[in-house]
Amino acid sequence: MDSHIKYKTRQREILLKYLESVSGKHITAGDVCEFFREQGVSIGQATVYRQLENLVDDGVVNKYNIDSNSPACFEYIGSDCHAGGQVCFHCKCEKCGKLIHLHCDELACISDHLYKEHRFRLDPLRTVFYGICEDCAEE
Amino acid sequence: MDSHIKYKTRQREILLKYLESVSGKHITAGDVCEFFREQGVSIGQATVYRQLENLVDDGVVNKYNIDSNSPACFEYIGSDCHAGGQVCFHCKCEKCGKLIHLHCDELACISDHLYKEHRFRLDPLRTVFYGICEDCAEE
DNA sequence: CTAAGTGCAAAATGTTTGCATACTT
DNA sequence: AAGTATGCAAACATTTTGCACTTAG
Repeated sequence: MDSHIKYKTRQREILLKYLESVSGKHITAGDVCEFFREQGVSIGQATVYRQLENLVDDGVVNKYNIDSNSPACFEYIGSDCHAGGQVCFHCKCEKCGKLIHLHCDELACISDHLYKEHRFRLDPLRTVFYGICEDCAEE
Repeated sequence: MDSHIKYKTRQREILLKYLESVSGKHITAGDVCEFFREQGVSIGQATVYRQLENLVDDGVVNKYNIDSNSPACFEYIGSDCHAGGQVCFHCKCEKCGKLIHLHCDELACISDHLYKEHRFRLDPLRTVFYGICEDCAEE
C-alpha cells in the first residue's frame, strides 16, 4: 500500500493521538479544532481537514456522511480494523440530530436477513437508520 | 398519517410532476432549479429546498447523502408503495444504483430489535439500506 | 379571513484553495 | 536543498432563514 503520508509532522501526530484517545466516538473536524483550541494547542483548521482526509485515505479512520448539512464524522479504527470484524451501525435521530452508533453483534440479523431472503449485501458503513431516539420519544 | 402538506400549490405540483418524470434518476436541488430555469418556469430555490424536504417527510421521495460536499440527491418513489398502510423499506445498490422495495413484515425484526434493545424508533420512510444487489454481486 | 406557502437576498455552514512561510528528510 | 506540510484568509458550494408578499382553503 502506498501511504499518503510522507512526513511525520507534529500536527499529524497530535491529531492521530487525539482520535485514538476518543476511539469509539464520532468526531467532526469542528470537534477536533475546538478540542485543540481549548487545550491551547495551535493547529490550523485547514491542516485538520487535510490530515483527516489523509488518515481516511490511509484507512486509519473512517469517514461518515450522515447528512449533507451536518458535518462529516470521523472515527478512529486503527490499522487492523477490518480483520477485527467489529462492524458498527449508525442511528440518526430525526428530531435532535443525535448520532448513535451501535457496535452490536445482534444487528447482524439484519445483514443475514437481507442476504438470505433478498440476496442483498448490506454495507453497514454507509447505511444509516433514521428514526427517533429514546430521549426525544419521551415527549 | 399526518402529512406535512397542507396546501396544494403550483410549485409543489410541478416539482412533483418533474420528479416523477425522471423517476429512477438521482436529482439534486440544483438540477431542479436549473431545469425549471431552462423551461422558463419560475420557482424560487428556497421553495425547491422546502418542498423537497416536505416530499421526503411525506415519504414520496427519498433523499440520499453521498458526500458531505456534494449536494444531496433526491429520487421519486411514489406514494403507492406505502398506500395500504403497508410501509416499505428501500435498498439501494451502490454499484448499479438500483432501488429495491421490500415489504415491511419481512423486516419487522429490524424495527423490533432497534426498539427493544436500543429504544430507537426506526423510521422506515427515511431509512435506506445501502449495499450490493444480487446482480452486481455476480462479478 | 387565516394559515400556509413563496421569493428574494442575506446569512450560515462546512469544506477547500492559493500562496507565502516553515518544517522534514 | 528539495519536497512536503502548515496556516491564514479568502473563496466556495450548498442549504437555511428573515421577512414582506401572495395564495389556497
